[in-house]
Amino acid sequence: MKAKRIKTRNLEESRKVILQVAFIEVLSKGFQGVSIDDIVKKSPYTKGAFYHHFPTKLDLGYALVEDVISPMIIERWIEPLKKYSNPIEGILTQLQLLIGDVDLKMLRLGCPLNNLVQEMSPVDHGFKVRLEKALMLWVDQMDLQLQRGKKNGFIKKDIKTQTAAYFIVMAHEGFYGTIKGINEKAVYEALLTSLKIYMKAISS
Amino acid sequence: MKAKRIKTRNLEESRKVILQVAFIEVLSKGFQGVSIDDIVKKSPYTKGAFYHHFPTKLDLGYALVEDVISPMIIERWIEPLKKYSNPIEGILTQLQLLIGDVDLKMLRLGCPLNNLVQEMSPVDHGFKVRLEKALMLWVDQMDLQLQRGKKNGFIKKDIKTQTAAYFIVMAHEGFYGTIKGINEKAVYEALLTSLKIYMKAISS
DNA sequence: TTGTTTATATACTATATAGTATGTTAAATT
DNA sequence: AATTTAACATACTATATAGTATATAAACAA
Repeated sequence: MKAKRIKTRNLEESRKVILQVAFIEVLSKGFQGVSIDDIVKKSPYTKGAFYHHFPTKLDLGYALVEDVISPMIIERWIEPLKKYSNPIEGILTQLQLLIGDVDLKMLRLGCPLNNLVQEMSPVDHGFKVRLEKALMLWVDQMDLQLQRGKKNGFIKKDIKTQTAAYFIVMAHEGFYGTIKGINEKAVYEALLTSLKIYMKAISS
Repeated sequence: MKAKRIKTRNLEESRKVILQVAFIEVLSKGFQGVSIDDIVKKSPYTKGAFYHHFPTKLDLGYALVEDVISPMIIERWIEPLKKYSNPIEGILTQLQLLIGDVDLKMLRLGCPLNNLVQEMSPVDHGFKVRLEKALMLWVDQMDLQLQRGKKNGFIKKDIKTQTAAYFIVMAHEGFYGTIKGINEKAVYEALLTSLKIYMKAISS
């Protein structure tokens, strides 16, 4: 069978490509630190294409939160937990996989969500509402997983799963924030060791 | 006795005033988000005075880290602990005082140090080294306090105080990061409740 | 008192950057 | 096949902003 005809013009495709380029650029330079020209230069398209997709720079930022970062959180930090009857096991495993085993050079860039929260939440309301929604998605989904673990008898009855969910997400963000400032393995070890102590204390 | 002659020109004084104005502006808009003109407009001086003190915008940023933020950390998060024979008590008290009792409107601006780390560490090397130094000052001083607590018998022998110090600072940063995104009391309550669980687990 | 230094002011410049106007051609529609 | 639509390209504009050149006068030294 002949290879599927590759369209030289493809709205969905080019949008994805631009978003992907922008994601990397914003991750490394911050939203305000990156220019449209930067993004265009690193993508196979030109300014015309960019503005065909995104009426303003802010619209690009919003799309990054909604279409790139939010799904990524679910995929990386929530979905994998569903394989474990004890979600706490899953959380510690993902921590090792997504942080412990990752090169410090990568971690130095921080967490895409946390970066944007810090930079843009106080500055632009459109960002604020979308970032809050993304964070709450993370917290809520984490909460659901912990509830499941509680039902399965892995978490003490008197522990509020929502409180624990907030704290776990907070610890993630705290780690990503700190590793950007102190780029050393010791930071990860402190996170893992201490979170294990906390996890053990809430486990039954 | 006559009031001390007030000089209309005073290098130290004007520098302090400019730094204070810049501190607030940067806290609310970010370093890249604030312009020299913004700062000058909100201060009683003009651009000439500004550039007399700070050759470049980066120099202003560096001065903020070294001369404003670092002392503030010591003063707010370390010095108060010295009054307590059990530093863990002190930490929880300061948490209540400096976060729990503070208006959410203020907390929304985040932590001055954390904000700059997130925004500037990956972007500018001069910032990076100064921010790392400030963070390590915090961690090291926290470590010293915990060591004291350990000697006084409040912390388990098998707990590494440095690991705990990293984690406590990380939790602070995580809180400040999260509260910027989710501006709700529940976030603080989760921090306090969960840190208490952790603190209890490392206490003897 | 006079001269020098320096803290502060004013007016200007060069550049980066978000956004626009308009053109071009691949692909869909008829 | 002819026509229309829209995915992209190119060239331009307006503005914000870091930084500079130059002027002025308060404080200080002699």
